Amino acid sequence: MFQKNGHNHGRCIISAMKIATDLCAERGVRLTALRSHVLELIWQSHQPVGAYELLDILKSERRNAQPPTIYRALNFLLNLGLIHRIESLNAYVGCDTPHTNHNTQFLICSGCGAAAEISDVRLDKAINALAKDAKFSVKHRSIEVEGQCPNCQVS
Amino acid sequence: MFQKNGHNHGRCIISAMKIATDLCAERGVRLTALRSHVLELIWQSHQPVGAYELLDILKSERRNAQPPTIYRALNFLLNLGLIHRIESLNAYVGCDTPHTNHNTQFLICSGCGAAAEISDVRLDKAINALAKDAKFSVKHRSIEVEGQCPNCQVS
DNA sequence: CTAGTTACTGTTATAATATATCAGTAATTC
DNA sequence: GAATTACTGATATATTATAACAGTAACTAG
Ligand SMILES: [Zn+2]
Ligand SMILES: [Zn+2]
Ligand SMILES: [Zn+2]
Ligand SMILES: [Zn+2]
Repeated sequence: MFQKNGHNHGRCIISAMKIATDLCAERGVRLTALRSHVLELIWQSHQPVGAYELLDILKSERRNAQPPTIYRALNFLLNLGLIHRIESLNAYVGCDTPHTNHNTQFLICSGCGAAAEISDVRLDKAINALAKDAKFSVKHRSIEVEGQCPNCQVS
Repeated sequence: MFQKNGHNHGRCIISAMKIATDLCAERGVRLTALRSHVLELIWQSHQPVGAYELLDILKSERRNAQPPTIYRALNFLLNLGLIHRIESLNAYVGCDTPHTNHNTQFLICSGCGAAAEISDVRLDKAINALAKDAKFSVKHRSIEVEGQCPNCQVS
């Protein structure tokens, strides 16, 4: 869901980083300083962020950052489910439930740019049903709905 | 739906071109030789095709083709609904019902590359329902499901 | 039918997104 | 502590898409 106005985003970030640390420990993979930092950058907002935007920020900190630097970190985070890729935007957004097995759906606001991750069972079932009808075996779903979030709608 | 084995694709193309001609006449827009040809190229298969793939074919015919040549034609066709863009592939595929108002969903086979356009009402309703719950006003949907089509499944 | 206008195409340049490859460094294993 | 594996640095290049301006074709009005 989209965040309310009083939303304490500092908490969001701290919580996400904790979840990431724990998940990596559990999986026995290394959340290096670089990877951790990239994840933090992504979590600066609830708006999907592009790889080169991230790269620009990285470059202002460590001048040797190059595209592979950022794409490696992104791929690591994607594989763990710590972030998701929004195909229609070529952008990346944090996931706050990376430990659970979930099919994701995104509502993306063209007003403020925010993306809300949903996991709606009805939608999920509808996809399973239509796939079954088509005798299609599903591997991956990319469900991205663009429009206006409650905050951005002119009433 | 995915095409059956005996599928007569020549007919597909002819029918699609006829529909396109009619639609353009109806809308009072010009289906120029270039645009028509690009559409025909896209209809060569039921597999989404990339802009630069199309450009390469165009180049072999008229050696002055450049990226804008193809992207202009693609945008024209997209605006009329004669083709759809598959966001997760950066590729384009023909639509055989451009005259109807339809929300599209794609099943994309990672085996053969074919894309089947679906217009499932249950799925559509599920999206409307979850959008309503989120007080989100929908403008555009990108529903792309990747997996294996019936022909490509190892049984 | 011709001048004026609009729409389409040609052409060059560049932006935005992503990957390949090889070399060096840090961490883990035994 | 040497061997191995994983991570990062660095350079080059691939892929997808748009900007900008000039020339040509088609349509419109008188
Ligand atoms: Zn937050
Ligand atoms: Zn918004
Ligand atoms: Zn066909
Ligand atoms: Zn297939």
